Amino acid sequence: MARRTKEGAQETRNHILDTAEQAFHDKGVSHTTLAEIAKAADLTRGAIYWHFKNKLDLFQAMMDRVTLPMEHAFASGATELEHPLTFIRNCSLGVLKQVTSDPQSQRVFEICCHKVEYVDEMSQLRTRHIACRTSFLTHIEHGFKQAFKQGLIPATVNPRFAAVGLHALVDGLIMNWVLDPKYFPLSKAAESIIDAYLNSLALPQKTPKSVKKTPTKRPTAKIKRP
Amino acid sequence: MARRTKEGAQETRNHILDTAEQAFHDKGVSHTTLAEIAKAADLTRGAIYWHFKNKLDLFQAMMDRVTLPMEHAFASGATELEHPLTFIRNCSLGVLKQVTSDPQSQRVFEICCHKVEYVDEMSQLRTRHIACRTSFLTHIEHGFKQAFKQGLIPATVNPRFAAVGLHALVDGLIMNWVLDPKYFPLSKAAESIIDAYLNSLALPQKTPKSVKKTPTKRPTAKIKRP
DNA sequence: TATAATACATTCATGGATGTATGTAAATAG
DNA sequence: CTATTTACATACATCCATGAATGTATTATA
Repeated sequence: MARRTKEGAQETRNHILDTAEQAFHDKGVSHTTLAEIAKAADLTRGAIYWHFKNKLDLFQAMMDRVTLPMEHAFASGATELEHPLTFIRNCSLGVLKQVTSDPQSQRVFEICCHKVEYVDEMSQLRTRHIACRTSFLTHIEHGFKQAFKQGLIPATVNPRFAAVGLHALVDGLIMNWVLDPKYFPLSKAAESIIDAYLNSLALPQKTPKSVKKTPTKRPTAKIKRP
Repeated sequence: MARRTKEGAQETRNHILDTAEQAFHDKGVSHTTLAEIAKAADLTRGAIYWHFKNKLDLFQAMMDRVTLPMEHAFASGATELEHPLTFIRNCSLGVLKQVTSDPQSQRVFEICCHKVEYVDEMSQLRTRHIACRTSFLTHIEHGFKQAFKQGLIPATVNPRFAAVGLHALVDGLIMNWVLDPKYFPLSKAAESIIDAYLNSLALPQKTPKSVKKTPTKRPTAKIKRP
């Protein structure tokens, strides 16, 4: 319609991203056309092609809004080595908390899990997914190694497999929860499940020490009946 | 080309399914056209439309070849109540084993995880996925309840959450492994990871009893360094 | 052996979806 | 105040993809 100023253009861009996010969530990435997005945003395809090279570019920009802050926050906390098990716990619960508390993160994760195909151009996404996973794994594995050095876990624990298992657990929880949030109360169960997993690694033969707790409340390490 | 007999038609049908499976795996479901499948199978679209109503029907038939036997095998073993933790262990490892050992299962799981969008017509697949999960969960939860009755796990273990966690773990392992099988040796690590999880539930304060073992070899319950 | 059903192949009509090229009004720069 | 750039809208050409209609050679049936 009318011309816009620089700030208006940024608004338009964000509006396109919001609309695309919703459309991808509703109809899946490959079944959503740029025309549909444009129409839902009260624009034309011309506007989209002005701001984004093509659909892939638009998709990546939509993802960046959620994953870039996460990846950054994650990498910045990786220097925490004093309490490695606490660090690992915080990483895991942090991701789970973001997905359950932030609707936008929930939408984007659901898109990535169940509404996009990792093929052709989108295989870039696969590469990125793997890179992100490797980063997570490296940090967690390093944390477990530190925990061993500090005598927090026994030598029988393979830090690599422990990290792989923890990642699979977190990933699986997220994927299944976004598939159907009514399925189980992830925000309630997250602490119990993660702590149960971590406690299974920590010095099993001796007195079961709880993982170092954060300043926030933290009931017990073992799963409790409601 | 030429006309075929009844048995030949079944061969053709299976050949179409094999070809579709490969094509879906290579290019994703929505990016694969029936023409491509037909060409790869040395047929025409006419043949596909003869055997299948449309693409969704073809896709479901492709899935059925893998999931129906699995669902059936799973349901048939659900009567095992004598050793509930062994039953749970066998269920989990059984699925993992099938995915790692059977290439067709691996392909189909990879398609379901990363190469199809659960939207529109395919949302039937979502419903089915949820139903399958519910079935798994119900059996596992029931197993944990039995385990409690037999004094195998303490009352502090919430059987529902324990089942949810186990399912997430198995699901996460499969999903991450099919995403990149070179990522970690799932067939080697599966026992360690599953046993570690199950041991974290079993009578933690007392002597850590191992889960009942199957007749097959079974090293220790705790994760070991290689 | 005649007929009907089977198992495909071929053709056609239709409707998007994409990318690009071009048009245009407002904003900014000099 | 003019010129250029920005931020879009509009129009066009091309290319599939689908589904259905039709054609045809075999095969089973009676």
